[in-house]
Amino acid sequence: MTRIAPTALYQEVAERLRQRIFAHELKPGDWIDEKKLAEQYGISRTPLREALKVLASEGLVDLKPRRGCYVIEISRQDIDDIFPLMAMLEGRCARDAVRRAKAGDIEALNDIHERLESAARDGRIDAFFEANQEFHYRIQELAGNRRLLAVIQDLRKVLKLCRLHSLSIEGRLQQSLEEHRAIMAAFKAGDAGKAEKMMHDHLLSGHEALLKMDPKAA
Amino acid sequence: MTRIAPTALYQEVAERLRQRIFAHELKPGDWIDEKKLAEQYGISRTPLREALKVLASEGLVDLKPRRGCYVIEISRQDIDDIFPLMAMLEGRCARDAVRRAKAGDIEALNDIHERLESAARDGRIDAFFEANQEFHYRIQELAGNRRLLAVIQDLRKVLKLCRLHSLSIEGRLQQSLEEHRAIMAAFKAGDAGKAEKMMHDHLLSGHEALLKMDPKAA
DNA sequence: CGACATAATACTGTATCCATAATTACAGAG
DNA sequence: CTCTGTAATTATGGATACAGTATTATGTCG
Repeated sequence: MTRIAPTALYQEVAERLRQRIFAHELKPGDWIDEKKLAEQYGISRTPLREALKVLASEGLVDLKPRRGCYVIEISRQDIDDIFPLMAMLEGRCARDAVRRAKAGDIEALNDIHERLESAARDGRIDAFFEANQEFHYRIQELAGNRRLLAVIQDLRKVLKLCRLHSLSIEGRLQQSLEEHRAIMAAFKAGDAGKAEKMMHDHLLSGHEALLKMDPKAA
Repeated sequence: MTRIAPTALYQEVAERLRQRIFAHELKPGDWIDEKKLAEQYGISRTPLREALKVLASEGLVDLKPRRGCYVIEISRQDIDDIFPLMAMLEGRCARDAVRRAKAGDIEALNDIHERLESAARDGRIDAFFEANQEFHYRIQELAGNRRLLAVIQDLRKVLKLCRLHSLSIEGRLQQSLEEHRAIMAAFKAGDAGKAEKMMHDHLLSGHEALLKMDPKAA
């Protein structure tokens, strides 16, 4: 395996596994066969096992002693726990971001928002999803709290385990867009309190949309 | 070592290392010598390295590729990032806890608070610290959000790296006690909003006290 | 005397090997 | 025919051996 970056093998393996888990190539509940994966990647089990330890710490897999490694299954309880938490955290980000944002920052944020608008016009869900992710991430960066950002990103990883994202619901994309407009407006107006509330409600709204898709489990 | 629980060796090693780090037997910035530690524990490097991967994910150590493992050094920036975040999170816990608490829960919480009072009267700082931890933890449990609890506990681990806790400041113990009384009162009154604010301010107050000890760095 | 280059040493990272525990299948008995 | 116990197979956990790279020290040249 040719390795350009000075990153350890277990890190690359962890990243590849993350991608496979997010892509649902490895589905929740699936058993992870160490031996098979190791020869698939052409490596030994050692770095693979180290990678699994990392993923377990991230909450993506469940490492049962002497019983193997399984992709985590997200529960309804998890969904109900995480979304309100994310609403609070991302709301806080929005508030802090408004206070710290320079004019150029808001312009850059608006550029991302415009890509969201354009993706919505063309009905390109993937592009919308992409711009959406970037919009949120940029706000988290603007908030300037590295720990807050890290916590949010960790939780987002877990949420990625839900196979379907709520954008596929008819009407949700438009609703999400409206909510983003309100957030963007609050940024332009420099209204931190409003930005916090809009972002907070935006997340809760996403929660509701997700539950509407699959009311009992996730 | 008789092992009843089916816990893997790397987990036990991780726990022992955590304790040594919290006890500042392994100080921030210290290099962790894999070979020496392994023979110290009478184990091979394999489970030790796996333990280090876990600690790295928890943010307790820094794993630099090809350069070894170092105990993390907490920065002033980290302190300033984490405390406001904890204030928000624990504040939220207090709010949710008040809403969900049954009469018996509040009684149990009050018992812990009484131990805090008694420890304060006798000037037993360690007992105070202990009861304080338990008081906060119990509230987090009462809030009933497992993810919220996990996030808080993770951040608290990092905060434990600060050698001195602010209670050793003259007057801080009394102030902390007063704040706890206010929180306890809000619980008894069933005032969720007040509990949230009191808990929030309690954390910020702890932040200030810590900065007063060591204004520039941590 | 100082700086740079080269060599030696030591530690990290990876692979292979061994032991132990768990699961499954098969056989025997009720 | 079913249930239980034992044996065999397989996978996980841990140890050891090996390779590659980084760091440091020493020697030579400027």
